[in-house]
Amino acid sequence: MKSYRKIEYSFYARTNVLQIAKELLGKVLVSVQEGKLTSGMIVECEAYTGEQDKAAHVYGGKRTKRTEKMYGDAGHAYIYFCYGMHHLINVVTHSRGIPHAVLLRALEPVEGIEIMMERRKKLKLDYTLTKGPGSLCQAMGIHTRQNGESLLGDHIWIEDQGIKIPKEQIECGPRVGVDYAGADALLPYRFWIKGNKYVSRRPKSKFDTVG
DNA sequence: CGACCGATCGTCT
DNA sequence: GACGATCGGTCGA
Repeated sequence: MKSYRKIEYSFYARTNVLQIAKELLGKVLVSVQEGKLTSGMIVECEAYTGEQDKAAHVYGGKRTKRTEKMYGDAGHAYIYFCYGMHHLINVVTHSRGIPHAVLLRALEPVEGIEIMMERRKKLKLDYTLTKGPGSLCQAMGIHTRQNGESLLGDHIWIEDQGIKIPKEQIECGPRVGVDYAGADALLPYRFWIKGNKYVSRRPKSKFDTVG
């Protein structure tokens, strides 16, 4: 098996979460749970820009038990339970006390596909295996018990496998499922790889462009 | 293929 | 007691 470079602390500890989100496209999320390794290339993600962001859990300085990990240091996972049945994973960025994060929304499977199919109870491989934030967590065995884990450790990390996504292949648009956020629901903070089959939904607008 | 809707439960008010 | 940063099934075109 080849050895790739694990993304280091300095990548996450930067201040521009929109830039970090764009750069995460093409990187590979790796998860080792109960000795089983699975991995997938990040093809879609969303940036959440802190306490001023009406779509973020921490809007208005809402520092609670649930959001506490978002306030922690960069390079950790913020994992929460949603809609009574799904686990969603965010990458925490910026610095302690500044709750920025990137929600991972879709992966293109790379390693451990049979393990992912088993967890997802799929008999046939199709694009729904790791499409959508809840689906990808289920496929990778990611659970709220890993909330707050370091992304520099041995269970969940992100690798640079040398895949470079050209700027013209990156599209952006409004974030999904945040209609309650008023004007902030329209901000183009969702990024995806153009045409990738694992992206969780078709673009809402043909006017989407990378700024 | 799009619109709709029920499932399901931890967290916060 | 209400409400989700969702998913998968169903229905109709």
